[in-house]
Amino acid sequence: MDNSKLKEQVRNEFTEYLNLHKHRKTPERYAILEHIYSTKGHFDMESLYVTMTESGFRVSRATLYNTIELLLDCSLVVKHQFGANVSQYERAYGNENHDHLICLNCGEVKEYKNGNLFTATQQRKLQRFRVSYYSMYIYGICNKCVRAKAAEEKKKKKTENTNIRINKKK
Amino acid sequence: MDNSKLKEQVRNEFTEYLNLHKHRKTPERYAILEHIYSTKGHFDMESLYVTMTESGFRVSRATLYNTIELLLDCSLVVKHQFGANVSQYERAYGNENHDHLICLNCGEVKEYKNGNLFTATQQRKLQRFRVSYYSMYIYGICNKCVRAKAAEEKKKKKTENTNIRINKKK
DNA sequence: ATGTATGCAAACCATTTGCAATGAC
DNA sequence: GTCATTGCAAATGGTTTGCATACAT
Repeated sequence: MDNSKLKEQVRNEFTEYLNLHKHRKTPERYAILEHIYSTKGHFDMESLYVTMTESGFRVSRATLYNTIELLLDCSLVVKHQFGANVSQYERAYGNENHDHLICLNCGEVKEYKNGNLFTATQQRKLQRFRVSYYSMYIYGICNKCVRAKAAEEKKKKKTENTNIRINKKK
Repeated sequence: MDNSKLKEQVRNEFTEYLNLHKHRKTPERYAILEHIYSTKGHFDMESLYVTMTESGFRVSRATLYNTIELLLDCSLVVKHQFGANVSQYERAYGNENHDHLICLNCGEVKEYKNGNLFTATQQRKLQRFRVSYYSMYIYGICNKCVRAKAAEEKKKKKTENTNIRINKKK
């Protein structure tokens, strides 16, 4: 797969999101996105900070945290908490839904490509891992929040219309 | 289902675990287990601390953290980190593997009984939830750690044998 | 020109740790 | 009696926050 094409697509999506929400298009934000989409596996904030600094782009941790929040909000990045105290993140595209084997002893996380756990091949792979329990985590927006957001948007639009009317009156 | 029977079974399992690992059988440990198996849903440390104190059993937070570690180790309790900064726990038995719908907006976690996500009924239920992404988290012991543990046990046994021989010589 | 975003340092808070006192063995 | 466990208080460390400065609009 062509990664530079993916990066461009993702950059466009981010721009669209920033525009829509009236957020500024700062160089930091694009640099962080670029960096994240140059890695494939999991990363945490510390490693992101270090690798960005090393590669010559200086950002503060505060900005990293701010920006990752935006990237989560527009679903370009996904967040995991496997049990250690640091949150892990990973890019959302070019790296689709996959499963995670998490060792309760050493904390190692192995990715596990895709889909149905219960095929023969997958079973064979799992043999080398002593499963204690599993859980499907499905992230999204609940019905209540979807409606709340819709209401908010509606209200915003109304206010904007009012403003326009006021401006016109002037 | 008979909960008092489950509690007894679980208590026995815990005793076995404590014996096997030469840990002491303190009243605190049993009270905590009892408390956890009187709840069905998720809980965090703060709520466990509060409800235990309110019900008249005073334990320190330190002991709660120590004990939950043991309960995780013997698989009587399961730990989740859904995205908030507090870890969530839940009892492992009488509450078998189920899925979780986690709202990225309000943080609410809904349990989702059992198994195959892709039946018609499940799909219908999911309609009210706007899915962003999902991930299967499979917890267990990796191959490396299984072998490491086995080696450790073996070594321990050897030492014990040596001790016995020494004792006999006396 | 305006006000959002950044960077720094301080604050926060769940969890961990150190240590004296307790109590299981 | 011994030493693991408890409880308290202090430390830790990832993440968040407050505020002055920089810069996107």
